[in-house]
Amino acid sequence: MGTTQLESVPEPKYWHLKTVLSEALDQDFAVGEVLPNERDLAARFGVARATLRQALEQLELEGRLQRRRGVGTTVAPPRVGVAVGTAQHSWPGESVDGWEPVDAAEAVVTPAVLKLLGTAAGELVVSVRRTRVEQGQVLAAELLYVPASSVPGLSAIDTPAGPARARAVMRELQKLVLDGQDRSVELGSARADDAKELDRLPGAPVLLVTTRYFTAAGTAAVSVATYRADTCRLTFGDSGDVQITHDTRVAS
Amino acid sequence: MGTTQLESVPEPKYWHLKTVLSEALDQDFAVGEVLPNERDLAARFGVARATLRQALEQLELEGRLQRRRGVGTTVAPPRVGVAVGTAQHSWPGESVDGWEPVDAAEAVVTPAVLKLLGTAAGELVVSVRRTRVEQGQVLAAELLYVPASSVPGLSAIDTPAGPARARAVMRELQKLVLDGQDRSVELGSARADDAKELDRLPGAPVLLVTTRYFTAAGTAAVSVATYRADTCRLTFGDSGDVQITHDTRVAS
DNA sequence: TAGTGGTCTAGACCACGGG
DNA sequence: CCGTGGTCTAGACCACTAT
Repeated sequence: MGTTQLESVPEPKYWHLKTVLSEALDQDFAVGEVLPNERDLAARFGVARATLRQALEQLELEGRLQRRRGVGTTVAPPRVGVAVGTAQHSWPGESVDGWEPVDAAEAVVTPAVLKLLGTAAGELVVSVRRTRVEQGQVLAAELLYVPASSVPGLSAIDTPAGPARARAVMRELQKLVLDGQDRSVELGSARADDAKELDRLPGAPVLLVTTRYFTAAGTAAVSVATYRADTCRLTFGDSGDVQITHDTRVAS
Repeated sequence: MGTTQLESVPEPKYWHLKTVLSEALDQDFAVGEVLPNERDLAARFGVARATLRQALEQLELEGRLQRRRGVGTTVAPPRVGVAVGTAQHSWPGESVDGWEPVDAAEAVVTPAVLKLLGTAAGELVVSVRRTRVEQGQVLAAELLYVPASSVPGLSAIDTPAGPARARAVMRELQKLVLDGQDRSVELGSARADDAKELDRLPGAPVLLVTTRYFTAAGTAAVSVATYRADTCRLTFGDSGDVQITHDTRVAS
C-alpha cells in the first residue's frame, strides 16, 4: 500500500519527446528558425529517427512546426484566424473576401454531393474552383457545385475556360435570392489535387468545410472548402480576431 | 514528345494501399465489421506492417476505421453531425443540449486562456468540466473558464466537488446577460486527460472549439471544447442534419 | 552535388482486452 | 493465456531543394 506510483504508466518516448521539443520551441526558437535536421536531432535525443519523426508529426499537426522536403523543419507562426461564418446569408464572392476564382467546368459529382444537392444523377452540374489566398499563401481550395436546374442562365455561359468563366458562373448564382445556409466542419486528408494547390503533400490533414446554400426552391449550391489544418484556425461569429499564441490548453 | 507519362509520378505504396482499402471498405465490409489483423493484412498486400499502418492511420483520420488495442480494427459508422452553433447567443447548459457537468474547481490558467479572458494573472478563475455524450459515447470534453471577476456569486459557492458544484457554477453564470459570442475551430491533439475522457489514446486528433462569451462588461467566460475528430462532424447554422455517407469529395 | 525530409523494410518488445 | 494494436529500432533508398 505504501508504494508510490513510479513509472507505473510509462509515457511513450515520442510523447515525452514532443513535450521536451515543445518547451524548447517556446524558449529557444524564434518563428521561422530552422531546426537541426532529423538525423542529428534523433542522435541528440538518443532515439531512432522514426521515433523522433513521430514527435515532429504531432507538433506539425498542432501547427507548431512546418516541414518541407529538401529544405528542413522550421518553427511555424501562430495559426491564422480565418473568418468562415462572417456575413450571414450571403452568396460567396459577393464582396472582397479573399476568394479567387480559378476555373469552372462540368463537374464529376459523387453520390455524396448529389445527395447534398438533392438533384437527380446524370443532371448537369457545374463546379467552380476557387482558392483563398492570404498574405501570398493559399489557405484553402474550394469546389462549388452548382446544378443547372437551380441557375437558369448557366448553360448559356460560353466564356472560355479560366477565371473569367468562374466569375461568370458566380455572377449568375448571385442573381438568385438566398434563403439560408448550412455549414459543417470535419477533419479530412488532402486529395492529390487539393494538396497541390495548398502546397502540401497528399494526405496532409485538412479541415473540410461543407456549405449548403438554400433558396426557396431548395438547395441551390453546395461548396466543399479544403482548409490547411496546420495553418488555419476557422473563426465563426461577429468579431473574428482572436489572438491565440499556440494552444489555450495546459501543457501536459 | 510522344512519350506517355508512365510511372513518372510514382504513388507512394501507402497511398495506393489506402485507396484499395477504401474501395474494399465500400464494397465488401459492413459497419462494425472487424478487419483482418495488421500482420495478416500486411502479408496479404506484400508490404511491411509499418507501411500498412500508415494507410490505416489515414483511413482512421478520415473516420473510416476505428482501431482499438487488444481488440482489432473495425469499420466505423459515418460521422455524427454535432450541432455547435445552434441557438444564437445563449449560455451553455441552458437547455438539454447533451452536455453533462462533471466537476468544477479552481483553474490553472495558461497565458493563452488569460489573454482570451482579458483578466489579470493571479486572479481567481474557476473551471467547469463537462462532457458531451450522445448515444452512450463521449463525443467531446470541455473546460469552461469563468473568472470570479465576471460572476459575483462565484466565491460563495461551497457545494462539495462533483457534478453538483459544476451545476452551481453554471447557474451563477446564466444569471448574467449574454451580449454575444465568438467561436473558432482548429485541429489539435488530445491531451492525456481529454484523451481519457474521450476513450482515445493521447495525441489522437481532435477538433478544438474555442468559444468566448461576452457581456457588456467584456469577456465573461471562455470555453475550450475538445471533440473527437474521428467521429464528429461539427455543424453550424439552423438546419443541422446533413447526411453524408463518407466524403463529399471525389475519390482519388 | 550535397543535404533535407519522405518512404519503406524486417524485425523486436510492450500494453491492453477478452477468453 | 493469446491475439490485438502501439511503440521502437537501425538500417536503406527515394524525391526534392538549394547551391
